Amino acid sequence: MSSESALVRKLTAFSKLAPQELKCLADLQSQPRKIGRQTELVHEGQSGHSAFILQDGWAYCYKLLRNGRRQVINFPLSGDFMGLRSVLLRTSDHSFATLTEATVSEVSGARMLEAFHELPRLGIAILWAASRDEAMVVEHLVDIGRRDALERMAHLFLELGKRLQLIGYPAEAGFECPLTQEILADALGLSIVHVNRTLRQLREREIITLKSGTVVIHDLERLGEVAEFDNHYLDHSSDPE
Amino acid sequence: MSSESALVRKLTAFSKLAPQELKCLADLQSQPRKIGRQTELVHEGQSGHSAFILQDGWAYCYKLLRNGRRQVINFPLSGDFMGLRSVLLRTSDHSFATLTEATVSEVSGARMLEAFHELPRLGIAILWAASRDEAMVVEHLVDIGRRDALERMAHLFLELGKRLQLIGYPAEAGFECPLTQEILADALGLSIVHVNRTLRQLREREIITLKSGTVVIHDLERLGEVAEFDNHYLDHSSDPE
DNA sequence: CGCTGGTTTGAAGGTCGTCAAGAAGGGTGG
DNA sequence: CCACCCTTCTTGACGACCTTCAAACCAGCG
Repeated sequence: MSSESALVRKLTAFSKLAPQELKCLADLQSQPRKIGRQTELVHEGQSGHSAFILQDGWAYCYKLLRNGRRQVINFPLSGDFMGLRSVLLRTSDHSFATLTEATVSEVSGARMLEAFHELPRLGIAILWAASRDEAMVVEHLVDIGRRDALERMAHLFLELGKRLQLIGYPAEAGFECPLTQEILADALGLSIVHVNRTLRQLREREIITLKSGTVVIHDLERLGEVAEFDNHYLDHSSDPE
Repeated sequence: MSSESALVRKLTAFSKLAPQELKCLADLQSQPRKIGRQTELVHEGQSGHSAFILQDGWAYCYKLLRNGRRQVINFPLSGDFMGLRSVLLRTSDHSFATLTEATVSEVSGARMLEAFHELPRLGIAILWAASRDEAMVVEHLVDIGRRDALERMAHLFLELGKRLQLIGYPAEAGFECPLTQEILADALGLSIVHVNRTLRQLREREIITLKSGTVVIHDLERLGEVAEFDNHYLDHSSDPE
């Protein structure tokens, strides 16, 4: 068992955790489970389900519309919760599924609430992390509502890169990224064809290249300019105490 | 002092509150303050700010881009928190302002966290409410990403109507709604001109009419069809205990 | 009565979606 | 090792939705 899970590393950025709190976290993550690729964990509308902590691999949260359209809400990375919010609501407001093979820890809703009661300080830390995720969804909303395809795409890759770096992956010059153009389209509110055209633009302008599951960043500075990136919504490393 | 604030009414839908918890809520809302129209309460990037409980009037949460573009995140109504999430993050990830005259209760971040520590059950209830708000933001994201102008507009008005009903306003046949076409545009990710055309469509199809600050619903059923409305993300009235 | 903020409308153009079809990979089985 | 399949990617043509620009209109208000 690794003494430092991705989740623990993330939460310690918020506040130093007491031994008891660390033990509780270890407990919640004691039974990691391997999940195959393209597997749905929770379906929208499902009730009484668990929350999941993603340990490794790629996943995505999404909603489906009647006519088959799909919107991807976000891409959780190692150490991120999935369905935490839905534990409080009676039913899940969205679905989530794995993209690649992944390992996750399942935490029942009841167990989750119990932990919140017993260790409120830990609860606050987890909610701090959840707040950051929420801020990302808001940023995503702005992206889709008020930025064009090129800006959106640039923003997504920049954000993914930064987040990967925050959890310890060296992503300065590029990173592995198993997102197909189809799922990119559903994340960015575009058509597959237009995603393709936009990626070509980014490639031709020598900003980034996405090829066979790998993003290569050619020009980080221009990427940031195109994306109008403002990373203060990701970077809250301060300890408020 | 009204014995039943909008917030209290909302939270009791989640679970029965103990006298101590009710007292704390009354305490948090003991100093309501009147704010003029078009007044910014918190600006994006501001730190060390408070959370606000909206008691009355209309407000909106938004983000600004460098080139002046704006995206409205949501419209809080009576009993809703503003900036609750930002209390946990070091700085606010978005701005919010009043639209009409409004009365709000300001709660300092420290006081808020204190209340969470002292009365965790109350904290959970507040977070339940926050989760519902978050689900609305997600729905908004889907709206902008995967629905066309007519569907988005229909969805927004239907959602506002339902929410107003949930807090006790009779909005079945219509409701007061001080949203200008400009702010509708920024909420829906459209241009002002297109908002105008879309409203005309809704009017000509005799679905809804927005005129001089009032929405009149002509055909609720067709409104729901156009919006593909699925209200289970608003309607979590169950008591989990 | 003129100003201001909001609404309405037309015309022109751009971004993006749809349709369609071919190319390129990656995996499987013969 | 190659043939075959399937998924994913790529590209062109065309059209729709939506934006921008511009101007007129309307209502409230000093």
